[in-house]
Amino acid sequence: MRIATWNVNSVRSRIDRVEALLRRHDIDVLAVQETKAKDEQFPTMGLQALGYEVAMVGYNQWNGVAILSRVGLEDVKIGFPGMPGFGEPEAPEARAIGATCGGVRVWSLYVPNGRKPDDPHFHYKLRWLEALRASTEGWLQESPNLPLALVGDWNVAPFDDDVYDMKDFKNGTHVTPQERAAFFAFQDLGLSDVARPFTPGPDVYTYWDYFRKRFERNRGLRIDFVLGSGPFADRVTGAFIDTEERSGEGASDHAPLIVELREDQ
DNA sequence: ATGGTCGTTTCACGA
Repeated sequence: MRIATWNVNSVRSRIDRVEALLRRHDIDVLAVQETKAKDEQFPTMGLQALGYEVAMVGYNQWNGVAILSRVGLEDVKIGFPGMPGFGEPEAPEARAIGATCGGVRVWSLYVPNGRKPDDPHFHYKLRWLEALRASTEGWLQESPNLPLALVGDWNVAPFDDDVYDMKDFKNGTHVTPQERAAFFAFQDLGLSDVARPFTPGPDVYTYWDYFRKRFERNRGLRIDFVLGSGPFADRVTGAFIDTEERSGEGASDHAPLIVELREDQ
């Protein structure tokens, strides 16, 4: 079973690349972020023709997440209790959608960017991550044996090696102690970065800014992660970043991350 | 400190 995550940066402008990715890598479940599409705008027809069910949520040009699955799509949830604004109109801000696919609980996450460390959005980001942590703790207690994966664009670079040059982030987000602590709190719950052992650094990234030929110079960030619970991590047999997907005309600024799971025994 | 390039509900803003 192959589970992948990709910040697609507009699913409408890149649906051909999405479908090609699914075919190229034989992906069973794809978590998508930054769809920038309302539900009625989501290009589902070709995906359904390929055998995928689609669960999505989005309402504006910045956010929007989805899960595409050809191994079942059950118990879909939009957002999570405790998330800032949960339950208000448009409040999930289309940043989190969860579903059980082929016996695995998958959450597609688009963690708030934070903008600047002194911006209100930065505090919103920290509150959002803490709310996710608290919800995750509850999910693990309720279903300790259900493989759980929190996947997506975390907008946090946990280690200095995950940033092309720390000097460029002196007053920036993604690398602050608060963000890193919020990220590592998921490790304390027993989740782990299941892809890193198969994609060792340094200079291994999942995102490269469109500016200044950052991809061509491999000046990127590692901010997309698959964090798996114990029962999930135990089944991981491999992982890779499809760096090639970031190249050429019409690429997203993120590369897909693909994880291979052994079948349940 | 600023800029560079994308995508969108575009001559503005978020990433």
